[in-house]
Amino acid sequence: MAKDAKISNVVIKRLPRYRRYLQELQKKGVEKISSNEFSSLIGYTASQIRQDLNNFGRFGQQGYGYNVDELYYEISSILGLNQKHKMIIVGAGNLGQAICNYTEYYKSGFPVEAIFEINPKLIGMTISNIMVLDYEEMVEYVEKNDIDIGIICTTMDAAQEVADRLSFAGVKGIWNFAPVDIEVPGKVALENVHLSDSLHSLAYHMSKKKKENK
Amino acid sequence: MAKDAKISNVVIKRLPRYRRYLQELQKKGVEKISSNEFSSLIGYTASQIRQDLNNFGRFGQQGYGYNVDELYYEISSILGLNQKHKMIIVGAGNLGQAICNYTEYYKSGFPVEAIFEINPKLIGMTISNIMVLDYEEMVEYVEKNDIDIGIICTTMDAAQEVADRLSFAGVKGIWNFAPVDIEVPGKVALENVHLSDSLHSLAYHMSKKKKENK
DNA sequence: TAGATTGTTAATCGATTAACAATC
DNA sequence: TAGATTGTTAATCGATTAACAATC
Repeated sequence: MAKDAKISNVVIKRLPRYRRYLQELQKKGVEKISSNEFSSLIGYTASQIRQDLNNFGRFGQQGYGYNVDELYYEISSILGLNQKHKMIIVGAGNLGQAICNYTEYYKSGFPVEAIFEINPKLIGMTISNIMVLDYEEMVEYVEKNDIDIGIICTTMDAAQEVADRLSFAGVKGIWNFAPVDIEVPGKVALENVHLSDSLHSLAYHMSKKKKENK
Repeated sequence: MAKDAKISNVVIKRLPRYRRYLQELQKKGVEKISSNEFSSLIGYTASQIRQDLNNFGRFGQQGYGYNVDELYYEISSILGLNQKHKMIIVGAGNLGQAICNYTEYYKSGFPVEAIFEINPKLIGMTISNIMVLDYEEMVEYVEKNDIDIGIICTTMDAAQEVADRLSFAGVKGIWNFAPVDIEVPGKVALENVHLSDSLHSLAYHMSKKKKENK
């Protein structure tokens, strides 16, 4: 409630990483960590760590550092991970099936409730205990079951139509795996995972290193 | 060969996006595009587009703009997409299987040659015509078959050991899907896809929008 | 209290945008 | 040639790093 400025997206993108390292520290039973120790672990400067955290509050203590458990809790809370996010997947192809299982694995608060498909051959199947339902029923399902997140695992041609329908149905966020940039209303959060873009930037770095070694 | 300064990674990350939009333009039969027209399409400023491209060469023509075909070719070339990149997947779990099929779909120069597994039950199977081989044979296979890219689809515990072995075997790049930060030698390119981080930043934006609407 | 380490302000660095001369 | 639009330099903006006073 106190601090409420617009926080840069580069900061947000670092938060899950902080959280992952704190989780590791917790596992190891580490109780406290200074920004300097954290720096040599995570690879950001101590200054940046302190700056980042101070966007959200004063979590440390002078002369002591940060309490690992507390900071982990705070970051989880900032990210909104202390509440459940019900998800559905659209598209029961290979990627949709994989995400279904993958997020099962990471089901810490992100349950997959159903998968929607347009292909009649797949409708009625179950994938790791998740029902594959008819795409036509999606809007009704989202409304009735308070679905928070729609995961788009369709072809690029279908992606925008699916996004429109998900937004209309009232999801709060869309996780897009289709290799295309989609448009969503301002009230809907959007996160893209462009796997081919990622692979292509890997290819760039590979060919650059190749040249360097010549 | 002319321009050879160190190019910022934020620029590299935009290149695959430029390429995607140029591909779309090609499909539509568009012949030329000005930085201004491109700007309103892709959402970057015209200035940024020109700056970005001029890191690599002079691809435009004053008074005309950019030739779509030519620019598409140039960017593909910069990314190293005009050569084949042989890949293997490590880990035949759900994610490995999905990536296998997915990159099949995007097989434009990135063929998956084999999948490696430690679980004897899976060894010997085929996944969309790709053999699942014994992880113990991986190093030899990479050397003999000139594999360029190793895709890590293992658990986080195994990821670093796999990365070490891939690097030793001589891959040029590693595409890491395990939810952990791995270390690689300087000569190996590394690209991470941290799906859980992506999901968590989506959760942040969702809870932020929720607060705004209150 | 003295030592350590944060929170925060100030300085630097890098990336984006604006402006315009060069040129097709 | 005149108009359009690039390539590139200069100005601005934002993000990172450095420094240090506040404080546990």
